[in-house]
Amino acid sequence: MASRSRVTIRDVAERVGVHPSTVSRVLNPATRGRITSEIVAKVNEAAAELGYRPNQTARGLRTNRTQTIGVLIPDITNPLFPPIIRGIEDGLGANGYTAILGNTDNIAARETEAVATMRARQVDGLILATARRDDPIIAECIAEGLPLVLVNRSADTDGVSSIVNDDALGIALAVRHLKSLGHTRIAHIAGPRSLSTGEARRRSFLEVMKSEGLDADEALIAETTAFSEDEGLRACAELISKNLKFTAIVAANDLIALGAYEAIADAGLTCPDDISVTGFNDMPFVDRLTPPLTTVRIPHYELGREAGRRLVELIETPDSPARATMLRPELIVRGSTSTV
Amino acid sequence: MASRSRVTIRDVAERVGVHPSTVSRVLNPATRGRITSEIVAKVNEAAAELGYRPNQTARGLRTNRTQTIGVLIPDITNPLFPPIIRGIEDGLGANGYTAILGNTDNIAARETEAVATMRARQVDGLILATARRDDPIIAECIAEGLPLVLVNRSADTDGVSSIVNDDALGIALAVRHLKSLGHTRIAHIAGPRSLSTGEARRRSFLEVMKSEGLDADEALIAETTAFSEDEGLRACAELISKNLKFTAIVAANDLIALGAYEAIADAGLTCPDDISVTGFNDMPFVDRLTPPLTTVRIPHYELGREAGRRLVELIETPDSPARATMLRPELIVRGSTSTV
DNA sequence: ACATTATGTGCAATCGTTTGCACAACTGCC
DNA sequence: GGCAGTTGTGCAAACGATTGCACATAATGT
Repeated sequence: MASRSRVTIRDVAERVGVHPSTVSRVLNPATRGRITSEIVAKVNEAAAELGYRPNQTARGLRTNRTQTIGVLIPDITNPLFPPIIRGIEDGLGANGYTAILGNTDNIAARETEAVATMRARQVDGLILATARRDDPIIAECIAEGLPLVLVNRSADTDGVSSIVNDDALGIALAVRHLKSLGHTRIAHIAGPRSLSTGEARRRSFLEVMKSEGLDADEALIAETTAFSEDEGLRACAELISKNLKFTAIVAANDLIALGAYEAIADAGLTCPDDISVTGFNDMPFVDRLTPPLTTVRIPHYELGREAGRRLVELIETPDSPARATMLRPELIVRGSTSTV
Repeated sequence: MASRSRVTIRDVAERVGVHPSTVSRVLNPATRGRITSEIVAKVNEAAAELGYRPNQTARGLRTNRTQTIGVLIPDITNPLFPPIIRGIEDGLGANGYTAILGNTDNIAARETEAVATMRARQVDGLILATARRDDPIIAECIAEGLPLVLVNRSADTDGVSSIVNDDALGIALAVRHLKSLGHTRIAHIAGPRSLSTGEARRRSFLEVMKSEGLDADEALIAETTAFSEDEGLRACAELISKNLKFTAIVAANDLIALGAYEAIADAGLTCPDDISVTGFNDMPFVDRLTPPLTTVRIPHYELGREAGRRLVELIETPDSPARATMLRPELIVRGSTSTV
């Protein structure tokens, strides 16, 4: 009914006086060479005149490739993810792919649901920013042969491509920075151990403390159940209440650090005079907090872009091997850390 | 090749011993009633056993409805948009629709490009968060009969559905608040006049100043070319340099307000002691600034959700009339405004 | 009991592209 | 000048679902 997309390959063919298949071949760069250049010119002209636009749906049905990929993220309103998504789009878009997004709020049921609708839409591949260390979706994709790239978080499974930040290095930068300021009793507010980021940062915190000759005391590690401000507040308050005489906190991410800010204020202490705090991620606006947050900057955009590119590679050359890539983070020193 | 989506309607039909069309009818709620309930049960069972999932691509080709809609936004990394997008997804998802996103960076060429790829993908409708007051895309969609909803920004054209915030009310709330604090010389840093939000806020600033009996002086309005921090800084510095003796600034949005913060500090003044500032949008984290920003809160999520719902309505009942909806904003008083 | 209307299912065309195959026409070779 | 090999194009069958139409069979009315 609607006039949209009325002009088909058949219309173009008729106007030029050739067979539709010829038009198809002209329009496909790979087969264009087989057609007389005179006809190529005519077809292109006619297509332009008629305003022909290939119908991706029909193409997808025939080729079983939709040039669409699915992206699963926990929550787009978490400022961490927009730059990743932007990167993904740019990494894909250059290759003619388009992304469809699914927010899962870290709820497993939503994740499987989202994967189901994406597969119904015949996506050519999936990018997961939601991976848990042990995630059934990963096994499913591998079993089904659906190209998959993990971004931001990795998984324990190997044989799957991932683009993540070097968590160990990031934590090392933070700890060494605090050490250089004279801190020796440093606490860590860890993220959920079910996520690679939580676990990796926690583990490398202990390792670096040890290797730097500082007190690698498990009692100085507080656990959280989510990378959230609320959890950061709760865990930090708990740490403070235990009276463990620490002078600095390495928070597993910025939101947790924000929660720590509150807990410190609630306890009548000040940051950084009483307790220095470092974050992780360098979210937008943490440079505007009081005090501005010293944090580990992750190249989010690049993470996303690489993930996009990698997925395209995986789709277009299916035998390409899985690779785990780590991008280097960078310490951004601001006002939330000071000498003891 | 890949095993994904191997099971088709035909497989289900064979297993039950009926014709594919029967299966199709069973699976479609609208036609299910015409089939014997015994067969319905068998088909459902077989579909479940085989793990049948309808191929949206094939369905889309036949029905010319892809259950996909396109969403154009300026930039997903602008914190204003994620809640809107989330709202759109929720508004659509409940109806089985999926969104594909396009970032345009407010560049007209990117917008037309994005619309083109979306139309190639046979989207059922479009949501524009990028609309300029005079936007060729709007005319194009109307001409082509493509359902369209504007969100956040409206346009001068009528006959198009839009879900926007009540800018006039928002500005009125800000101005009256400042008046109640004793301010009489109030400046406005306006957004681009090519955008409905810029123009509407500017116009209503003048109107409210007048109706409240304050100095409605055009000289107290600074223009910007973008809703950005840089432009806010530049425009505010300009205002201050003119020595116009104002004691408060109504910024056209939060980013501009942030720029104003800087300009005020650069001039050796302090907010709110020397100059009170109000923003617009209540972006995440503006409550954490120093001072916390008094601003007009827009129900972004609801804006998006309504836009999604409205678009579905437009798609499913094509004769439904265009409506312009305004949602009420709310003034959030924080520390950036004080008595004169 | 017979004509008529519902009811449930099958048949086959269709949506717009792509692509293996067939086959003319042309080229070059000896 | 006949034969093998290119080259360029057309033909038609897919891809997986939907849907108007036809047609049995069952239900209804008289």
